[in-house]
Amino acid sequence: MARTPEEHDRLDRAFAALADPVRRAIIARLSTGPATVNELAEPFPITVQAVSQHVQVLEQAGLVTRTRQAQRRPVHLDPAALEAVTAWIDTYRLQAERSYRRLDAVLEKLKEEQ
Amino acid sequence: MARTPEEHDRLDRAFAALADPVRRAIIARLSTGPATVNELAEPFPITVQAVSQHVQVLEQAGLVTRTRQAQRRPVHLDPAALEAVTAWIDTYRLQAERSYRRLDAVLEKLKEEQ
DNA sequence: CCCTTATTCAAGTGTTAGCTTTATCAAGAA
DNA sequence: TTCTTGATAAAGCTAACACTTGAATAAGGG
Repeated sequence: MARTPEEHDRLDRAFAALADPVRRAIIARLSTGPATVNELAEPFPITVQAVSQHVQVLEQAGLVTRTRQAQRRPVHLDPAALEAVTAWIDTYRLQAERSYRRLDAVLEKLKEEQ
Repeated sequence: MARTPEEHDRLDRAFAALADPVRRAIIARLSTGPATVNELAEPFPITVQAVSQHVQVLEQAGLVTRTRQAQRRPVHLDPAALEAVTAWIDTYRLQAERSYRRLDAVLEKLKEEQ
């Protein structure tokens, strides 16, 4: 559970990146395979520049990486970065579920004792 | 995988709610058990009012619920809402991992054929 | 009834995020 | 080289967000 400052920063940026619906749609698209900025921009009613900015945010968060093919720069989704986010959430979700089970057990016991 | 508009809205708000580090800290605290707004505010260098606003954001997102005990209004974490978030992420994470495995398989095959 | 505690509402401020337009850069193709 | 395509940089606008202060509400306790 120990995280370095850099990893903490990445996780912070990852959560912030996922807050935007356009970026989540980009992630959904990339889950089926790499795509260029122009391809990613196609379904959206915003400019290619705006999508490029979104991709940069995702890149800073470590959620996507980029390669180079001539003048194209395909964007790839990084599943490991997504896993870091779910790992954070699961930590506290599971903790909460354990708390609830303990409470249920206590209530059950009180009930029996009456 | 079909989601109603209300559920979609909730998920949207949940992602937005998780973007703020203070709200994530509140979630972490609540994973160990319910707490009042005043208790939640204690570790933070911000006003109680600000924390109250954060809790309202979490409530709108369905991430927490509230009960009433005299003048106190304890906040409870809802693990199911957290699970909805991880479910969304896992959908695309797993899809991406499958894509990578397919690509690896293709590359392996090409290698063998040479 | 006042008085305290817990919380929220309302209004205002400063900062940031998402978007646009315009211009620039990078890498081939003609 | 010039032309085209793909992408980024820079600058500016606007709306949303996190936060504050000050006032209001709700529920008991003395």
